Amino acid sequence: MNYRSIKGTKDILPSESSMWQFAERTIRDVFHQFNYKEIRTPIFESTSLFARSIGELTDIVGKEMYTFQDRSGDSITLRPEGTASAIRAYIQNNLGESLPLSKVYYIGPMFRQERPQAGRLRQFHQFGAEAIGSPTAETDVEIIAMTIEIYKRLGITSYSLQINSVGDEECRPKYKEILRDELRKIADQLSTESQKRIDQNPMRVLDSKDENDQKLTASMPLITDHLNEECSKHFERVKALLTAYGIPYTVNGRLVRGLDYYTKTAFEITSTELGSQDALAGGGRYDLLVKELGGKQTPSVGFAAGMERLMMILEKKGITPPKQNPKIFIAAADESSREWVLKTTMALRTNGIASECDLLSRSLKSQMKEADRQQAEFSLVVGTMELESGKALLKNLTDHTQQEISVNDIVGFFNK
RNA sequence: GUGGCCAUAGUUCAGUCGGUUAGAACGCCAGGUUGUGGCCCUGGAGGUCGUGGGUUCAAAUCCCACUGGUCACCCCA
Repeated sequence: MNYRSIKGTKDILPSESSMWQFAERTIRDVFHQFNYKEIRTPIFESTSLFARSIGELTDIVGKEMYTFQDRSGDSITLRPEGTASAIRAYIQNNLGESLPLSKVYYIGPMFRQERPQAGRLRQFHQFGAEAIGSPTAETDVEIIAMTIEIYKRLGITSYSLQINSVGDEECRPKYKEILRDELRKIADQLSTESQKRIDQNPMRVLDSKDENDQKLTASMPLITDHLNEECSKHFERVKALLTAYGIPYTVNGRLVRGLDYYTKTAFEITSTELGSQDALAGGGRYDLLVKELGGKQTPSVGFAAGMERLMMILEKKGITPPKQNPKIFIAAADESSREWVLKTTMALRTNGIASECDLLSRSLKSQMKEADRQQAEFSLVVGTMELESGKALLKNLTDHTQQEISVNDIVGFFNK
């Protein structure tokens, strides 16, 4: 085998694509019902856009981006997530000037150069949405409710929602200092990873998977106890609305998102049906990002979710997409009838009826086998005899019944 | 980036203590008295045993390296 797809990339084969289309269709339906409109941005942007928005110190920017120089020497990066591009487009196209609130969604490939494992690829696919221009808790909850609705709509029940508030530019720095002081007292007992984070991102230490770290930090102060009045009120409102909407959640004061731009609400949806990479979706509020990227102060909320992880669950649950099988397979009983079969198949197709016939000059038996393999609903055998009499037997391949139909009005028969 | 496990037909796998023509199932192709699929029967095609070294009279089998896959860590969707 000479060529293989690049490590961490995968082909979505014809046998799988109908499942993807089924999921994508459902996702788009939900987005449209919540009145979010699609935004399609380029899959590469200036490296600095991502560095600025996601955060220089995050793992994504620090070691996972696909970055290269184009021929003019500009530094280009394949998008590692969708929000930065959406916000860039929002600012560049002055979307905020014509509407107070922009509700957009996206769906497409993202790129991160990590070691592949279950539920993690280097080219993977995300869908997500952004509500740009609203400070209200109602908007946070709309985003969360919409995310949940997508999974419900797809028949997935094995998920749980965790929420937190990560504060704002006023209360978070204060809390971080308090936490840092606490962490420094036990720094020598923490894992090396956590020790490194004390200075740069102390809240990550609380989110550590290391059991010993968890024990050591069990009684540490949580951000939820150090929110200022505005953040606290916002958080209470989010919780009250979730309850009002009947959406179960748990508050996890240790939840931190991997991107720097989040403020106030952060949430994550995890599934027990996945492996170690169990996050189905994550999101939250980012009130400072638009301004950070050169726009006006524009409070916003959004989320992103992984397609591959969703597909893993759909497959595991045995959820099957609608079949894309032909309505009818027309078989030629002899050589002289082949041209008629081709013409008629073509006529059915151009009249909106999915149909198939043999292109390989195969025997009648092989053609029938093919009709079966394609799971065609009907088969029709046509030879000189049928063309002379104008009548042929239409066979229902599911219940094995047959009926005589007029050969010259097949299109009419299926279109009625 | 680090570590564990794995690599034999298209696919899933078997292959004894190293031993001579490397097997099965499914899939694919062709037939089963000359015009009807699914089940069944018969036959057929299809493998540099991941690659390169080494040990040996002899390697799919033992050893080493590399490549790829996979799972986990890290991190995240």
